[in-house]
Amino acid sequence: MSREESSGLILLVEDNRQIAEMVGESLERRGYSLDYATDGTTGYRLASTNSYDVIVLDLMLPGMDGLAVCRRLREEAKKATPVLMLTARDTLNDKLIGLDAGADDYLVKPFEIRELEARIRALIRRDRKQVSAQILKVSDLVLDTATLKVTRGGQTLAVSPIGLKLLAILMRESPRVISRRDIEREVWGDMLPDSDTLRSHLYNLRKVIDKPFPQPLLHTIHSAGYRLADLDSETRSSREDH
Amino acid sequence: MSREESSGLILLVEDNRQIAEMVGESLERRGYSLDYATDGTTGYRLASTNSYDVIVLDLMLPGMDGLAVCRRLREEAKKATPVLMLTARDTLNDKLIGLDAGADDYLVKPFEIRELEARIRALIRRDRKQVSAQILKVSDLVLDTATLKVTRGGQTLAVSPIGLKLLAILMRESPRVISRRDIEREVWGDMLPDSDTLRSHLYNLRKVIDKPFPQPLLHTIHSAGYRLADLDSETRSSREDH
DNA sequence: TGGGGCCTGACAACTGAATGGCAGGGCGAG
DNA sequence: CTCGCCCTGCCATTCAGTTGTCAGGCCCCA
Repeated sequence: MSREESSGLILLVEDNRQIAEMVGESLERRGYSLDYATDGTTGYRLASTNSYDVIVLDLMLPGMDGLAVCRRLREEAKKATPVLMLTARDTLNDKLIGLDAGADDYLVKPFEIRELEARIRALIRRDRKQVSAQILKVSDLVLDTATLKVTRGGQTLAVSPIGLKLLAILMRESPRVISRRDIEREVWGDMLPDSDTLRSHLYNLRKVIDKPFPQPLLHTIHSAGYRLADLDSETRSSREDH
Repeated sequence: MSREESSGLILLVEDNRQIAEMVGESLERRGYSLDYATDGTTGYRLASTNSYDVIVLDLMLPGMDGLAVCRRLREEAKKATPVLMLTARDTLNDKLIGLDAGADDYLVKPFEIRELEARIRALIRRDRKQVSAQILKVSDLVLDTATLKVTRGGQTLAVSPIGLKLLAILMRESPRVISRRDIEREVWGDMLPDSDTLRSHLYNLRKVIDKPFPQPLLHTIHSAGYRLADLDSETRSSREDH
């Protein structure tokens, strides 16, 4: 089981075995690859020698606490890896210190697993934006994030700003299913619009990228979300396996 | 499964010796392994016979230009290897053509080495994500929790949302028996439905995952619950103990 | 060993929610 | 001032979840 083959590599530093297990299982189920450490020293060693997409770091740890790990990681190892700090409710004040130490986000225990997943995704995404300019391709649909140009089958398409944002999200996650909620949170952040304008934008996006073409790429998964993918080539490849 | 090594194998096709040297040295220092070609024909031969993680391809090349190499690689050799195209600023228009030819990203000369490294890393990561499979397996039944795709014996099955949830639970617990109550609690949380709709869903699930196949996987344990398992392989191995 | 009650399989039909489609108003940028 | 984009509300439609019913099977007890 190689961790190289997955979408995200995460380091989880947590001494509470029960929490570690739960979080780890859940994240692995979501397709992330995990490395584990149960004390600060080990955590730091792993964090400084490997390249993780995100480090989930408990505040209270044997050996070296989360703050120290985080601070040394930034100052000595010069690693900019996104750090998500886990803190108990009664040490809530420390959160500011945590951010000072170079943490990128924090979560108060006890927390919802889904919330953790969401934060992790956000961190990964934010991190990737730094390396910004990328060509995203799904089937014959192409988005150049540098020029914001969208083409399909060589033909340039006019996509509105929000449409562009939606498209980028969908393409980055392709061929995964993304829930409407996740999309909304990524587009509008905290101040989501009251009524679901998302549908409207998806409708308009479809009109541009799918309607003029025989093969639709943007698919609705009822009560689950949306996904951008070329159904044809997918089924074709799975039949080739056989 | 040859993707286990953490270091990447890169093919660099570049006729300008100075650039090739600089890029090559830098990448090798970063831990990548490099193969070199200085003309399109050689580049194509190497690319089509070996398995690289990324191909860095100059647009202007003696023999066969970058576009042609890329296109033939996709169409004739059927290789999906990520291609990063290098182009001079004055041939910038060609980038669209390059993307059409099947390139995955491009970089305008002159470029920063660090930028090139970042793109390469991004491409490798993206490529692995495609192959990524967060997979639950029970016998020949497979569930990909990212794409929500279910297959059995290579054949794709259409499972309803709740059916999917049930299946995930059962597969995760397999081959243990789960009580009806536990399943209900996990699916509906606190507000369980008054009458047992669970039966209905199990029925429908069975119809999809078992009915079309000779070997049923979803078994009822009377007055105990349900379990998902391949009876055949189980009894076989337990008899071997005997 | 026989019977009654409980559990389960198998539908069909109903109901409510999620989604698609669309047009018009508002608002900010040029 | 004008254009373009975003937001909103409305209706039509599709789809999944729930419920009720009935027949058959399993289990336990007499």
